[in-house]
Amino acid sequence: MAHGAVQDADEQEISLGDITQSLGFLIRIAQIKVFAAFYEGLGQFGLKPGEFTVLWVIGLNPGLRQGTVANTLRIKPAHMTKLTGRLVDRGLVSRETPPDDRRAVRLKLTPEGQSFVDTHRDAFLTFHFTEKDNLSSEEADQFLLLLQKFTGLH
Amino acid sequence: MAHGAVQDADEQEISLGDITQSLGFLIRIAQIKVFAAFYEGLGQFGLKPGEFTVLWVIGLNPGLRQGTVANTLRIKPAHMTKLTGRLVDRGLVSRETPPDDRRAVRLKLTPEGQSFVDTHRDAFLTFHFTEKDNLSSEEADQFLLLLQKFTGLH
DNA sequence: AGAAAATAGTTTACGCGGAAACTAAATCCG
DNA sequence: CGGATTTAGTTTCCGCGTAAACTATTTTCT
Repeated sequence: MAHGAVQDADEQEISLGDITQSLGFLIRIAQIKVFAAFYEGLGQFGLKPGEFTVLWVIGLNPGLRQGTVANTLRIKPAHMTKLTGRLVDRGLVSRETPPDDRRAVRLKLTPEGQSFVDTHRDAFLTFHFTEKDNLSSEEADQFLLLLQKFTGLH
Repeated sequence: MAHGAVQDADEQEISLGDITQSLGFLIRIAQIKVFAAFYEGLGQFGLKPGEFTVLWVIGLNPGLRQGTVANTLRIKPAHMTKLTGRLVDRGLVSRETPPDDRRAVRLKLTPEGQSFVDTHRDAFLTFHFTEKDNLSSEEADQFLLLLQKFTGLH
């Protein structure tokens, strides 16, 4: 197929020009694809991607401040409040106001939350390694490396 | 810095564990970064990323069906209706109902739209090549290639 | 031809994520 | 100390993007 063009079922060939060189465009398409894979593989657990990630990080860092989780995962404070609320409502996470700073909120997993993470750890990790389809193992490694470098998360 | 961990200003080291290997997480962070770069570089023109892309594709394929644009750019029909409406309201795009199929909508640029694309073509293309910071030129090429392969758009 | 099914797009209703304004608590500083 | 500033989170309000239902048109099938 010609460079910068895709075929649509009942249409002539469509020229995409330089947008197929656009990181922004490609990343948006990639995200749509990854989200679809997430819901396919992990949707049964009833958590959204961001919720899963937050649960995971709280599990690794019990007692972390809500704002620190938000900063780390690039979640805005307003959204973090709601997201945390959903996890608390599901009984997976508990909030605690530390006495030394009563403005703050510290988060940890409830027993249910811990057991949820323990139970689904494998499914979660397996997902990480099957979501990379289309790419060979070496390409997937390279892709992750470049993403880490691009995002500054290494 | 240790693998799988980031430093937050007023906190202990935070463990991110395997999420730094997660395509979903990394792509979300990358998208936040690219969007920020877009608004920084192209926000002055008053169009959002998706609008810019749609305008661009219509410019390259005048008379394209609305649904074909939507399919190609992975935009849902309901959203496409609104997005097209915004471009029409700005006077950049015109809708036309072809007589041979009166259900369809064909899109093309207005003279204003064409002139907009002509005028900002360079800014748009330049953006494509400066949004890749953090990566060397070779890495950026490789990154694009992998994204194209992953998304199936080559 | 005419009913049934399919197709193109629009409308309506909703959830997610964000900006701005707000509340409460801690810190600064004169 | 006590007012001003900063910080942590929350609340309110809004826009984007989506699913589901709907309208209009075309195609299919008998």
